[in-house]
Amino acid sequence: MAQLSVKKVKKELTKKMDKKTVKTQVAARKPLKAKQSVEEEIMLQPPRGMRDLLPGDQPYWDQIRRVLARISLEYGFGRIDTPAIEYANLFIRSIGAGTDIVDKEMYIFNTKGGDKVSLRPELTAGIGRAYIQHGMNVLPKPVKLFSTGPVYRYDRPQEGRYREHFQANFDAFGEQDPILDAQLIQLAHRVVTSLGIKNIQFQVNSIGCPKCRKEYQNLLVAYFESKKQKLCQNCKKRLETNPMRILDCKEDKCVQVSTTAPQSVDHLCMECRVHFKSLLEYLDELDLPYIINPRLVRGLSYYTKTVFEIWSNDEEGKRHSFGGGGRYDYLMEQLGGEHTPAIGFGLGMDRLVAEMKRVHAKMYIEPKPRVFLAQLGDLAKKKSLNVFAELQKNGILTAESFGRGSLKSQLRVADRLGVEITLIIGQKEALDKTVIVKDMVSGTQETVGHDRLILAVKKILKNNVVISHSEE
RNA sequence: GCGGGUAUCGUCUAGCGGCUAAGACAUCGGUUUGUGGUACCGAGAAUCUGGGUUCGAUUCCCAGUACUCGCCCCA
Repeated sequence: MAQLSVKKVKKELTKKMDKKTVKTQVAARKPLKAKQSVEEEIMLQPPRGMRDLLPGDQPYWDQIRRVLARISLEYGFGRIDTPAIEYANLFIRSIGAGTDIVDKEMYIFNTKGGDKVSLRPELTAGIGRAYIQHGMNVLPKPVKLFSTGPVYRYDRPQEGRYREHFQANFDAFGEQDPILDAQLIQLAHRVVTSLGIKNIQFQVNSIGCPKCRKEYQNLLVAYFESKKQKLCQNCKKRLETNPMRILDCKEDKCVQVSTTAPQSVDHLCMECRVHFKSLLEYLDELDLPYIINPRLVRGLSYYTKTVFEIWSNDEEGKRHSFGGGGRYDYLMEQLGGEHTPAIGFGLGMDRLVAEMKRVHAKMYIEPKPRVFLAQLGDLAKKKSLNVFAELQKNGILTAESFGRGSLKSQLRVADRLGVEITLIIGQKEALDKTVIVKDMVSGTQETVGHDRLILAVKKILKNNVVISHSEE
């Protein structure tokens, strides 16, 4: 929790020394204390916004991975992993200068070799780069790629927000048909509902293609220009840099102004209009819960036509965002590839975990050891490692506490772990090549030879399973 | 980047301007020699850092830092 203070270090050190040396050592350390700089201290916590995923949380993550693996298979997505570090330009050019992600949230640094690189703030750019680099355009379309991994954004941590977080990303390249847009939204829905998350809602919008968007943006700028006085400071700047994001502003006065602003859906070109209309028809057909949000813009500038986000509403009416995405029909050529219409979305795995916890989602439970191996004496200790390995080979998960000496304390641990069987090897058993098999439920035990051990253990475990089933 | 709240053993909490900072859970050890659950005994373990007020600060004040919540933004 708190950083390791000098005082604590000293205390820690003196504790381990014998009494005589304490005084001199402490005296010797004193001058060091003043000179010790912050850099030399070991912080007992990771940098801000980083955190550990402890064993207790792993079942949630495993569950998500399992669901993702299954659904990506079902929908024909092949897994791809790209580096966490790419050339900074890849992101600057794709996500776009003027976006918050690029302007203030990217981890950018120079390598010793002088390359300007960046920790990835999202997955799509790297995947697009790999698509081009490896000539995936020769594959039958659409090329569907799935990826998960950490992404990094240097912003201020708060609930559900970390500087290192994990995203799952689905991208489909080379198909412009809106049915793919619908399929991806369906896929996202499948993932989220499979995790036991309820009250899901999609927000969808179309922000047009570069052609119609340009006309629309002119209209929008003209409109906001006329109401400039009523906008917040930020939005006044956005008017120059990224006018569409004014629609996204949460400031009351800006919301006021933008309710009557021209909406992108009303100014789409024929092609974009048809695309959006078809998408909505597909969504209706799929009976997916969505609403059209004409103010949905998204923070990455490579999007065209369809954009969407996934929300869930909790009992208090608070909305939780799990992810979003959209179409990016011009990104591939922007990155130097051939024209390739594409669509993708990302899910925040951390937020899925949080939501699963919140709704107490059922999940796969890790198998726990049902057998404990106890040993007594030096000879038995030596033998026990082999017995342990033998049990693993036969698929029997076994716990142990080899470091402990007394049988009593080992049995206590066995009990705490809730195992059904404890195997005991003592001096006598080690010599006889036998093991005591103790049934922890009934308390009865028998001595069996090594050759019969696996059988004896399996028999008891099998019987117990039957019992627990009949109890249900 | 801006605002609010918080900071005591590993965890959760108590406490008071004053003697040795209390408890619970957890951990480790023990309650005689090779047998668990309960019980009993014991051990280790904390006042975020730096200033100030004061005879004296864990307590009050200020700053820093961290955490946290909200804004911005996003997943």
